[in-house]
Amino acid sequence: MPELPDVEMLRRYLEAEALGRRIADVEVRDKRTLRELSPSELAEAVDGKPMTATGRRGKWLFARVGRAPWLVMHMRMTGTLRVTERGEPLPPFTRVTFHFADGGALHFCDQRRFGIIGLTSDPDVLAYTHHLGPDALDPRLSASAFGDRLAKRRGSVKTLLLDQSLVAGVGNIYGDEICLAAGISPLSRVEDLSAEERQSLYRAMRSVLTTAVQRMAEGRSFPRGWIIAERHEGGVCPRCGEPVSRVRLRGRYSYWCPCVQRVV
DNA sequence: AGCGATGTTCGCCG
DNA sequence: TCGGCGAACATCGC
Repeated sequence: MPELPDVEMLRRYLEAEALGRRIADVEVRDKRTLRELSPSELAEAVDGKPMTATGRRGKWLFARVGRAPWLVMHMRMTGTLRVTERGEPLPPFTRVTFHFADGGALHFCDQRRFGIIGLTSDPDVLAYTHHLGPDALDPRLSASAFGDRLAKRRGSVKTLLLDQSLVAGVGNIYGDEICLAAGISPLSRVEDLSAEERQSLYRAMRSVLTTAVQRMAEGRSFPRGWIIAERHEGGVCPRCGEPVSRVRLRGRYSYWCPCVQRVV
């Protein structure tokens, strides 16, 4: 589920289905989801308050309750949200349920239980404590600002794209798509990139993520020419038809095409 | 049985 | 101090 485009879909879902609804009480079915926060602290912060705003930074999702604080959610690998109305059955893997006063409910569902629910006084505070860089689609993040941030770092391009302190929101899947769109191998070292190449990486990042959001993060509607559907054994490059290469980086696989992507 | 999966964090090593 | 790497977290499916 959870890279920037997917989390943006969840934010819109929250905005459409939960905004303005008053939370009557919270049901914590799995305490681990709250980490160090206790169920009573969560209840005290949200009970009786309406959801008044939504937000997102990178892969972090926010929902303001009343005037404060903000509910903070991270989906990690398998987290998702479901809003149900009175009488509907409980969705699978529901870890925490926010019951609305009108009989509906918002469920935080997470098979693998890596996901997190917390509280913060302000999304910027959360971003600071978690060392989050600017959101990858933040309009204020210009090509030159991105290039400057990148120029201060060393390491493989893919590793840097996934580093949430550089920019927040890119994960392993879209990271490969961005590298293909930029025509740069995921193994290239950022310290070897020219200023022009740093700019193509920026343009690729914005274009891939913007397109994914426009297509509702639905893989089926992604453009022909994208590599995401070919990230598997036997996959072929959508541009040249050659088999895709697979390389292990920091314990996870990157898929790329040596014909189309230059090793800098 | 073993491995891999959309994420993050922590410890160790150079 | 930074970057690379592997493990850990929990669970399911091939």
